[in-house]
Amino acid sequence: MRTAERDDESAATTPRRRETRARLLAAAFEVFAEIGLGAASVEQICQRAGFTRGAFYSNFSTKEELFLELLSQELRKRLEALEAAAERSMPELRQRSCTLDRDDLAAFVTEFFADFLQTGEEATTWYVLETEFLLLALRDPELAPRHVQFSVEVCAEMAPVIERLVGAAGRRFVLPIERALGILTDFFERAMRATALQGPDAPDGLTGFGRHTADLLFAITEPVAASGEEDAEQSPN
Amino acid sequence: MRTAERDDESAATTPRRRETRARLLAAAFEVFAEIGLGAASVEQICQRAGFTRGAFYSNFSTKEELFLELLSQELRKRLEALEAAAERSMPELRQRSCTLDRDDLAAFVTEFFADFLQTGEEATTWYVLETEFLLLALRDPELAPRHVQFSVEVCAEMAPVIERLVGAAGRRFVLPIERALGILTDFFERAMRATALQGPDAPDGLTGFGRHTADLLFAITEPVAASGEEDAEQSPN
DNA sequence: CGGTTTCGATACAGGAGTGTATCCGTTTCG
DNA sequence: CGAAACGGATACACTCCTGTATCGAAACCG
Repeated sequence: MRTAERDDESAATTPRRRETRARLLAAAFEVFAEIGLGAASVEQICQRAGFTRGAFYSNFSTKEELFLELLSQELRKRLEALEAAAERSMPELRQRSCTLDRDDLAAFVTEFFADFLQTGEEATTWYVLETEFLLLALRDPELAPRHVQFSVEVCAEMAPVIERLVGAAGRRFVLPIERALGILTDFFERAMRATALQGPDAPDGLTGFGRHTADLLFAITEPVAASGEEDAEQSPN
Repeated sequence: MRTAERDDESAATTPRRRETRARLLAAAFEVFAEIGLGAASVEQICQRAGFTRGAFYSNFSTKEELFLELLSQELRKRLEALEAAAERSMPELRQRSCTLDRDDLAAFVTEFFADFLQTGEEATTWYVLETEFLLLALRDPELAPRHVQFSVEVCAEMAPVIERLVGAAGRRFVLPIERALGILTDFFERAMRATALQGPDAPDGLTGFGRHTADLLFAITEPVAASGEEDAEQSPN
């Protein structure tokens, strides 16, 4: 009875099984990115992974189940990459915080995200997958709350990281962090979209994002140490 | 030879053919919205429209071709709806422009977009289709420039409308209109997403959009008649 | 070491969709 | 009115995918 074993969540899976799942997930990542969840067949995924469908149905019950698992796995990776990038750039930021003008900040943001994204390839793929998830949730009422929860979690995990970065720059938000994060992620999404559609040198791409974000940050944060230096809060781009 | 007639673009199509195309497009609109471009089969579309595949292949060569035609048709409708809504609300806006504070503007924006969107149902569907198009373009390098061009055109058509609205409110943008429109559409997309995922009363939905947009507009526009009244440009939300 | 699980491969029996070639009722127009 | 073109239906010959039932090798365990 193959189907009964799905219900023990915390079972200690054997190394072989883990490896199989991992390879299936990796293959699915590629196939979904290339042709989409709807167009991808279980067959194709297995083929790419070097398995037959037997392996698939022994590990997942549907394509969608696999997709959701893939999604949360990749999300975790991304969040860890963000935290790592923040960790890496914190010293420099703290050191330069007192002399940081608008242009410096723009350059810094650009550099930070270039670091975070590392291989633009993979970042683009992740963006495609996220969009696919949105689309799935837009259609399936069962999945909609899951997407919302997903976003909330991302926000909750990002908030302290971003706040620490802003803090390291000697500033703090003047509006609720969720709201600020909302705008930031909007900007980021726009940049990802431009990059994915028009290549890495798109006018609205990463460097544009850096400048806009810097403007935004000057507008929605204030210096925390009241040595009133920089406060030309208006006139963004 | 059925396939040869595709190349004369400006041919005067007969009423019957137009009707067939229209029904196929309408059916595709529903099917794509429900299950997605990738998952939809030509068969299903034809079935929904009450035709056989013969009719389809006599009118379109691929599913994607139909999708693109559908898209530009719907886009046109949307832009016209926007202009109509702007026309409708222009008098009231002009009349109240001198006494318009932040809350008034928020209410006005909310009301304006509620009017524009009319049936929330259809607006959501359109949002889904747009997302589908993005996803398609993200994968198909041939289509990517088309998506970009699409956005540029939308921006170009929206710009004068929005500028007239802002003008009617006695204000003008202090940054390039494309940039302002970018942020506005980001906000709008966020609201559409929240509405589509969480229903019309979502916290981040239309009313939230109204407030945020009002804050934004106060920040990125200035009164055009220099009777210096309202200029608490900071502290949004 | 031998018995048991485990887990992926294989075989099977469909189902559904594809694009094309052809057909035939309708419309059009001289 | 009748011939030609139109436009959708039908039939055909595929290809691809699905999910399940069964099998057998490898890993595990006492």
